[in-house]
Amino acid sequence: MPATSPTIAEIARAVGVSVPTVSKVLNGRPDVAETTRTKVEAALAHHGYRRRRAAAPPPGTGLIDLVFHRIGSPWATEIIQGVEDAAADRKVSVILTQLGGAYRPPDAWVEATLARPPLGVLLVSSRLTDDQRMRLQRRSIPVVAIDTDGAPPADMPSIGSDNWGGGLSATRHLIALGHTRIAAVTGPEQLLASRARLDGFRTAHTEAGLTVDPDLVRSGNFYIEAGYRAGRDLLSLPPADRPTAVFAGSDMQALGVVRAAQELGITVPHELSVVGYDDVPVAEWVSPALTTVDQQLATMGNLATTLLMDIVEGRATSTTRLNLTAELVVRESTAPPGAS
Amino acid sequence: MPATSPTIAEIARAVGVSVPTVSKVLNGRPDVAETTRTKVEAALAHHGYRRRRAAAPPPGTGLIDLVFHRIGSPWATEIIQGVEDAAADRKVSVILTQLGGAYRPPDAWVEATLARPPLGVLLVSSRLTDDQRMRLQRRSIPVVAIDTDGAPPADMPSIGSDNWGGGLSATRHLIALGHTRIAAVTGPEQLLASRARLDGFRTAHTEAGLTVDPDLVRSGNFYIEAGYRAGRDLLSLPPADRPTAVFAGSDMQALGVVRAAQELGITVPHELSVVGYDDVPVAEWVSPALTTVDQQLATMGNLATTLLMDIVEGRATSTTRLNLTAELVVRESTAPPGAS
DNA sequence: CTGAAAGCGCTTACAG
DNA sequence: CTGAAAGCGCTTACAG
Repeated sequence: MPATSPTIAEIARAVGVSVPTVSKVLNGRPDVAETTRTKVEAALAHHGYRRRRAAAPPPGTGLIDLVFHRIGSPWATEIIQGVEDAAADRKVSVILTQLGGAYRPPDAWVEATLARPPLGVLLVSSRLTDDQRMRLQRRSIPVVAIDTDGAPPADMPSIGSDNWGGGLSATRHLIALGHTRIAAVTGPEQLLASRARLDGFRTAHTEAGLTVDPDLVRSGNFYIEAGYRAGRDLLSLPPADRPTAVFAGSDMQALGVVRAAQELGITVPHELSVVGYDDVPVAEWVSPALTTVDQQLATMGNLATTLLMDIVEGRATSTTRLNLTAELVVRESTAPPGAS
Repeated sequence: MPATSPTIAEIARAVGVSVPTVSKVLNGRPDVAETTRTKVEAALAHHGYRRRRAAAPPPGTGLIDLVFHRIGSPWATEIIQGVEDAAADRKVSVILTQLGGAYRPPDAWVEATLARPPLGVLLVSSRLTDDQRMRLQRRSIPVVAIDTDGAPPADMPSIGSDNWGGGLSATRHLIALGHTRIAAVTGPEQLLASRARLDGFRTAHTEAGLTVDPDLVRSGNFYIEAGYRAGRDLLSLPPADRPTAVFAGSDMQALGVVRAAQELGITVPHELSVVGYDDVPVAEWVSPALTTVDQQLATMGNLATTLLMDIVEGRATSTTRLNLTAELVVRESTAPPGAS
């Protein structure tokens, strides 16, 4: 197979027909003799023909780019679901990209995107440089941020989440149950989302006249292992210092904490209450079912896609920045301290 | 904003420059005066310019289509991960499509695909009609099946899974533990994968001199709720008829069964052993950690992508159809019957 | 059914 | 830096 694919002119020459005839076969026009069509198709397949120039894209074949720093978590899956559903409604296709854990796309991503180009970009928990934004803007490619971290650039349309409120209501719930030694396992410290939730956690303590023991605040990434390690750590403290409840940064972290408790013979929720974050589908079905904070991740994906397509299609969009509320969902993993 | 986007000729006329100048700005060429560039960019943005004809695609900006009947399960997420990783290595982007639960793409999907067109298609657990295959073939768009169901068309390259072997080793494990009343909760009955695993389940019984009670074989979809319903059903049988072990069709089903057991006060694994299928990441972390069958889903996605790109790039591919083995992973959800 | 001719939306040298 | 001219890889009427 040659390095460069042939043009229709070369195919036409090889078969002994004219360029328009090859074009007709390529486009499935009916006015070609069956024998001619067969010969042309054979030559197209044999020479490995590929279009070098796309025709005007028919309506309904648009692309949008959905960019994650990392996929694979139920958290990402929820957002993907929301985006796919909205995209299917709008008849656009979704290119899914992950940045291998980085929170900033490399310039090579911008190159590839401009070469594509998509109708628009959905950027999940990631940042662009000013230069990258400018280059997309020049080519009229709008960007909408899906950002549970809560601080995309001021002039970028975005869908976010009320992290502070989520931290507040989760902690209020634990305090209302009677807990006074409550640990927090947060996401990465550099994320504003982690700080916002921790601030809500602190405020809930303050309003109840409680103080937060700094030794009970741990951080890590959002995956199960980090929750497991923090859980082992916290639950290995001397009994008097040990927390009676943990507010985790994700449902996956919460599962890690539950796992650690189980290994140490500490029962949830009787001897330890655990609150997760995200309300991923599995949270409802594990044992005990997780009390958690529903961030409405699928709705975020859905709204972001709708907002992006509204911008692409030039529809009036009054609200281009909004935060969804985070609602506490009480299940079985929380109870009064020392309950039985 | 007009319904159709302008051509560069119209932009040129609007700004009062020539067509080549607009072309240079669009392509980021340096030989344009800054004031001219600024004016042209403003006009491009203002008129909402979009390319109507793509240039020759630069190397390294290819697309592949990844088609699922339904995403959102950890099962799909594992495959997506494998595909994304391999695609990133090959510098191709992935368009993720779900068919809304259908196992055959509509003709509209073929239209959209031909209009794109991608370098190739990865089809997960889905089928094309002969006509659909032909139309893709005509345009030199290869298709590789990722098919845990095990029976793609004979001439389609595919990556599959040894379902029969998976069913056999899961059931042998339960029998070796001493179980004699073992239930099976399978996936949808029409899937060959379900039948292959059930055949392995039966053969394991036969070789041990046991018979399968048809009343202990249930089917449903692969999601948690189906496992939960089957579990409630099976565990509500009179104690003498009740199974002491369940072989589930997916880890999600297994979680549903565990949940049902827990609600009925039946402890796992002491009073009921449960084997899952897939070995999704969460299986290791739930309590009890699931004994399950590892299908190597991420590896399937990875190999399928590599195979597809080998075909696209005309590399010699000796093996175009292969099945990965399914390995039993023993954890905590299985034990001898009546153990304590 | 076929293909010469005209046209489309660009891009590429290259003269000024 | 700019743009007239030529060219690219197609597609679209339309005459035969």
